[in-house]
Amino acid sequence: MVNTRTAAPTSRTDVASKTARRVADAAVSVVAREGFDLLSVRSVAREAGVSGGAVQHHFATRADLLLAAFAQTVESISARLAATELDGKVHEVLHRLCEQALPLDEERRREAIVWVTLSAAAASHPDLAAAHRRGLVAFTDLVADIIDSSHRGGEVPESVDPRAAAAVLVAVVDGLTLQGIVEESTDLDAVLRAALTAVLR
Amino acid sequence: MVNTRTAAPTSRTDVASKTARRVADAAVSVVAREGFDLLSVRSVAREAGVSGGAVQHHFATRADLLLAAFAQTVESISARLAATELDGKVHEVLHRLCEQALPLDEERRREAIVWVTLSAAAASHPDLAAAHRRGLVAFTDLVADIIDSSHRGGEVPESVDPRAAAAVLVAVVDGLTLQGIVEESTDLDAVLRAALTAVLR
Amino acid sequence: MVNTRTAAPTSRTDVASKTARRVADAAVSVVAREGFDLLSVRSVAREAGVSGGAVQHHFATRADLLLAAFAQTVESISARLAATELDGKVHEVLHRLCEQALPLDEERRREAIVWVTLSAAAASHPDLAAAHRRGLVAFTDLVADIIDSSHRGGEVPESVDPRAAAAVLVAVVDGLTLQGIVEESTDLDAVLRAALTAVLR
Amino acid sequence: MVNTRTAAPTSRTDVASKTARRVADAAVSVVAREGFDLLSVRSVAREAGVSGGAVQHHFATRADLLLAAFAQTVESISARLAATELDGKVHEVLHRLCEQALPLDEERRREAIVWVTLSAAAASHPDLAAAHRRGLVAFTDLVADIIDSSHRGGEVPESVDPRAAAAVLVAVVDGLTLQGIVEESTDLDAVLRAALTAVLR
DNA sequence: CATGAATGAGCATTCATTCAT
DNA sequence: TATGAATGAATGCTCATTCAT
Repeated sequence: MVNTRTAAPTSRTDVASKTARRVADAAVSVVAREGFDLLSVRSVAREAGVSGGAVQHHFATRADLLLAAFAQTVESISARLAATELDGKVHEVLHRLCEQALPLDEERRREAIVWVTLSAAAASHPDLAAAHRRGLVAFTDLVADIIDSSHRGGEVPESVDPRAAAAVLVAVVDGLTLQGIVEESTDLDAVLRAALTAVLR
Repeated sequence: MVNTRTAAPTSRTDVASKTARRVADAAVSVVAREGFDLLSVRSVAREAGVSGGAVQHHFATRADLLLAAFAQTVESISARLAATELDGKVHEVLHRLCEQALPLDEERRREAIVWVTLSAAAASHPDLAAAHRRGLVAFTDLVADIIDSSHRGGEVPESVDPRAAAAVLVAVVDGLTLQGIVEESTDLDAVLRAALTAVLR
Repeated sequence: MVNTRTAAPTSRTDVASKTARRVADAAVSVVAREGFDLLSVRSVAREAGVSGGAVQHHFATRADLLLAAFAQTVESISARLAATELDGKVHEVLHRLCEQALPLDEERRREAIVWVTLSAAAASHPDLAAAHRRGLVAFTDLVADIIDSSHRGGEVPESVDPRAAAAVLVAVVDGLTLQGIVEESTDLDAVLRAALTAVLR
Repeated sequence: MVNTRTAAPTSRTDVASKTARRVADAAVSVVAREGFDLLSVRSVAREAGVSGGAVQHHFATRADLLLAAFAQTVESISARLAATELDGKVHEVLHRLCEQALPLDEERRREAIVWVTLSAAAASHPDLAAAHRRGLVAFTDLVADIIDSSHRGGEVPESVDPRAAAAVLVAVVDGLTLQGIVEESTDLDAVLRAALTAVLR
């Protein structure tokens, strides 16, 4: 999101070399596919098709690698949220928005797994918490803003507190994300719709 | 819960030897305190105060150890839910119930971390998914039953579908769990109350 | 051979318990099927269908187990040699005899593998050399005796030295054994016949 | 032999780094001196005077290490055979040749032990069989060629089939190798001479 | 005789990291 | 920038062995 919107044709540090980007992508893939504990300098190097030394050239430690994978995932989800069409009825807009974060296709599933993994890891590795918070706040703010705006159109009763409602909705999305990555058959959409109905009333 | 019901008050070998139990407990502690990837046969042995060989005598592989830690956590949370007082107003009962699963004190925080970690790991290790599902289903069923019962008392409008409402509430609890283990300052209780109000209306 | 010939109906130590026998057999099977280095107290226990402790009850150390496997194999081959019909033309008798030691069916193949393995191991574990020597001497003596006897019948020229010829024949059998266990397709019989023809002339 | 012919006098990286060669040599030494089952990544590293990691850098698994030790031994024996002087009387030439493979000094004894060990191991690890076959075929072909050539000089009667005679001789050499590594006192030379006499007649 | 718990040492293997190129 | 060699410290796991039952 940051990059795509701010990028001059070829800004200086931009993507910190194409290789670095490729390596970070590979890290995301490894975490999503094989799990947190199988992420290693070696496995990422293999996935990215570069030498082990090359990975270390860009990310000195395994922790750096993890952080990069997480940051990139958060950024990627945020970008998708920011790109969502905001015109239309609140209910539909919020539905469209929340869907962006749920594991409803392969790409979103990859990101969802990394997101939950990040949360679990952040509990014991506080250095990761900042990336988590950034994503959480961005999402909550966006939802609250939308609800707030809808007050003016009379679409949502004044009795609905934007921040409280946003917090509930974001919790639902996080909960469904957590459930969805484990149980692929869960009907995430149905629960999301029920939550929207309950919250916006 | 399972054990206490199926066994005589104090059966002889009880839960597969005292050491096995102690080791599984230690595994939970290690995951909660140091994270998923620092759980090793050795770290658990150290935590449990037994030899590495003893750990392996009871849990042949690291995967077995993980599964045991997860199963024990799920069982522990379920036991706390099952022990919750169910008399009173629905709103309060459900509040009391959901609180049991949120990271509101050290013990629940430990369990919450393991729960989220389990979910993340289950995404790439399907053998763990069963433990997750067991916990999820038990919780959802309990919540749905409570809402269903409250229909008869007229406490909750008939328009509220027990299973749908339960799904939303459980998602909120899972989401708050995920957020709560990362960000200790989050006001989980407020969001839970808001969700209850919205859902039971 | 020793046991079958010397056995009183039920001598005292005889087979040192049925379990011991079964364990030694299992050891032979493991070496033959999975190789020397996969023989362990555990693998043998698994193969024999008894507990690890039971194996150790009869064979205190892994070395004992190896020795037992080897001794039993040597004894088994010797028994087969001793049971061979010795009437007929020298050429045919010796052919019949040598065949007993070659890996021409599954049982003999098992024994052959153990025999070669024993030889290789004996090179660095002199404790095993005695078992090897016992088998080698028994075989050589038998062959030499047969050739010697045939001198009296004029079947074999006096110029053929029984012990020298026996040594060559036994070497051929050992060499074919070594080749036969690796390369199942080798025509061991043809080479054996060629050797007999050359040596008895 | 292979290397020296295919490379420029002193190519840059030569035989896959000097360390790799040193490690493979060390592996041969360990197998010869301490036996198959005491070959470990660690023991080889100690013998070669490098770190355990260095060994694994060049030979990823223990199996690779074994294969390298075996291949190197086969190559080494083949090189010695190929370097043998082929002029002179058949009997003497073949005697000289066969001697190269028998454990008549320390170096040949080392190689002989590895050769027999290889054969035993190849019975249960078919990946090793190729190395065995390579050595066996090279030796047999060489012997058969020599006998064939001697037909033209009338030195050996036409009735002697080169391939059959070669097979018998090679079997004798293999058998004597097997016996010689166990029983150092065996008079290998006498048996070899007797075999040559019998076969070339 | 036999079992299963427990120990501690050993194994192959993978790892993060450093360094020379 | 990137590679590959090398290190040394983990890791999971198997092992022989001891001991109480």
